[in-house]
Amino acid sequence: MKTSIIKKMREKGLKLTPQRLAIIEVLVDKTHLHPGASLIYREAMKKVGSLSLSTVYSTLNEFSRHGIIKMLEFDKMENRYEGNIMEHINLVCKGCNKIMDYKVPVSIDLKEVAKKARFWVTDTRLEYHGYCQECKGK
Amino acid sequence: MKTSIIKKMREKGLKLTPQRLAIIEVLVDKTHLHPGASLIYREAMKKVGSLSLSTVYSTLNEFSRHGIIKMLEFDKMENRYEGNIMEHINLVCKGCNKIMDYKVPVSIDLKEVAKKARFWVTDTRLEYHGYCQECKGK
DNA sequence: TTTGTAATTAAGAATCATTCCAGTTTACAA
DNA sequence: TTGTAAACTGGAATGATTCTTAATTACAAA
Repeated sequence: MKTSIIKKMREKGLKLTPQRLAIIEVLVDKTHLHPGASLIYREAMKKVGSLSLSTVYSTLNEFSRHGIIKMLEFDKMENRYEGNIMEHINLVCKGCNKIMDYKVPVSIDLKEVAKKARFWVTDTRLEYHGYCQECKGK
Repeated sequence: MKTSIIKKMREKGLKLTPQRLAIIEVLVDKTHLHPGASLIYREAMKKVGSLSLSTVYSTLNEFSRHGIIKMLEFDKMENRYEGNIMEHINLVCKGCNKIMDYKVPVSIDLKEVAKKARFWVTDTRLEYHGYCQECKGK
């Protein structure tokens, strides 16, 4: 997954810096956590001595702009990032903010949407919000 | 729709104030725009002389907490609100921020999700982001 | 109708994730 | 080795939303 991200970067003409390498490694290691910018910053900082939070943000923006990673946007909660670009539903726990992937491919044809609604889909956001096992019992 | 919102308020024991009435009316009149807090504030202000932005926020929070309206949360963009609680997909245009409803009921059984993933769904967020007809041609 | 009180409103200060800015450094192609 | 566009930095700025505290009010019960 790390190699494939780097490969995609090269394809897009993005430069590989120590900072970006560290960010990618955190993104891969902690992918199941769907980490936010601050966690990525903290962890990547341990790997490279020099890193600024602005860099983390601009890098994550750059990557998601190129479709290399996916940005999960929230309002009350820090944005989160994931390397898994396959379409799936994110289960977002309101109790602990944990995010889990739920692999039920939603089969709505994007071309059908484009045709019927005259809308060109670039990006899907499928989330179920609620409570996980642990948080269910308050 | 206005009456049904007020009815739901009464059921939940929420009080009907002039400010809330104005907010509800804007929510109903401009529902197709999926208005944000600032628009709701501006429009409702025209109806009642006295209204503060804090009130708009707390009212919208209260209503959505009780499931009377639905809050659409974004990151880069102001949150938006809708009276339509039927499950549907929101088509969000990246060009002009217009939001349209796409009435394709997604048939994923919430009970199935709860059982398989052990996750209790309270709230669904189904969005397709992209470009509408007008914004397609830049 | 009057009253009590819990709910609501108000205004501004505070928050905080994210973006912007302007200057410096660096990756990498030639 | 060098030139240059891209990337990095840290601090300031942004802006939607929440918080705080005090004043006001809807409405149920007397």
